[in-house]
Amino acid sequence: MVNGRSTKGRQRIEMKSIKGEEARQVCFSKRRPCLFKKACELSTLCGAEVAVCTFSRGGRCFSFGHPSTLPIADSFHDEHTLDGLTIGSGSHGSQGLTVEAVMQLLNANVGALGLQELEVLRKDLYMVQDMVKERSREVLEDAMRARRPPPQPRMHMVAMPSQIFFGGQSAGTMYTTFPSLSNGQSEGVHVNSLLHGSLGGRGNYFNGQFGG
Amino acid sequence: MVNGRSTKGRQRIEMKSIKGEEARQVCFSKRRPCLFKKACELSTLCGAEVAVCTFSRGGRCFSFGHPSTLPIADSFHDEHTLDGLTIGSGSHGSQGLTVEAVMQLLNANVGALGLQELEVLRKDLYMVQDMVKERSREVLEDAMRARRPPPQPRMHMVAMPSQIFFGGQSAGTMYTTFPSLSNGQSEGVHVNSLLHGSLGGRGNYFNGQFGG
DNA sequence: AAAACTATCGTTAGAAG
DNA sequence: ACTTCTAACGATAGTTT
Repeated sequence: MVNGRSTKGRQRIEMKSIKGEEARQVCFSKRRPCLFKKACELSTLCGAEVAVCTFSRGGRCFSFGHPSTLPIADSFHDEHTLDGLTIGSGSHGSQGLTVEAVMQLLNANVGALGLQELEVLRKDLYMVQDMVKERSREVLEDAMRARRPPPQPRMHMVAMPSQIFFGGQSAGTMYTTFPSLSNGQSEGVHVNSLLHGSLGGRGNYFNGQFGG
Repeated sequence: MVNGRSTKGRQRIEMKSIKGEEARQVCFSKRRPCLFKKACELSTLCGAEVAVCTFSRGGRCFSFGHPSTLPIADSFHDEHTLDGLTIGSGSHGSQGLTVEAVMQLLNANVGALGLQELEVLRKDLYMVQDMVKERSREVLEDAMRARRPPPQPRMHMVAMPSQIFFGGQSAGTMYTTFPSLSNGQSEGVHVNSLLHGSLGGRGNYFNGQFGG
């Protein structure tokens, strides 16, 4: 009880690192969900893809993503590095990858997985199924419509990657550079909306760039 | 002027996709900076690493990150895929087949499939799923027989990637899988705090971005 | 920090320039 | 959709349970 009032209510705080370890942790616990909520609202209201990744000081990872964090993070990566971009270099199906081959690969590896991995894989498969289903529907609709609406909004903007790290340490806030904006922010064009699932991007382990 | 008041002030809005293209865009323009600000505050106040990536409907990419977006996105990726992790017969760092690779193959090919192929794939996926389920059961039984506690609670958990795109379109909200929480959120342990920049797939531009 | 509680601060829908 | 204004809404620091 503070002179008649039950609490002082919200007070203004300085925007700098909170000193007390405990207080800092409490603040993180309170603010993180709100950040995620904001992100969620943004994606819901505006139909945007939004991904938020946080690592607490203790190293715990929390993330939010709509429609899914990982692809957005990947897109972002591709956007800023374009490391595996091999468009036009005859990678069109030349790998001879058939569905059967993929299934065999999956098949061959399932035996080596642990319980948790299996469960995660199972969930993923559910998702893949949903997407395949959805894609089926799309293809069907397209076929019936017999017409193709042009979904390409803006022109492609090729940007050079400019990743300058200092072993991860940076002097103050470091900001990514695409068409770089003022502070910690950058702006660009979604690669995936242009590539349309051609096997680009990172993770081309069969092109030998990481698998070495 | 609205009966004595100059404006109606802020009104409550429904949390669903804004219909008008223009209004939606305006909302995005207003809310995105606020989201970034919140993210900035969280990192400043709590010393957390925070990355936010957004792709507007038009495919434009906006991001915020402290200390830097890309390494955080990479860490997140590693966290959720561990793409250096070779499953299957212990081929050490060779052309190792990773789960991610498999998923990406699936990914890359789904977009190119026709309707019939999609349907076949879907059925195949059902089969694989059953297989995975069955295998799950086996592993669990084995574990129980051996009186080992099967689940690792807070420890590192290997998660599968789940990036399935159809030209950037996705069906519904998709969530990442780690110690997966209810909605669009996940939680885990920072790989880098455990691995200290050991093998890490991508992103080791300068031999480990955080611990250095 | 777990929940609940407010007084207050910061955000933002809507209108107007 | 740019910038500014305003009132109302939502987030949250600080406290109590």
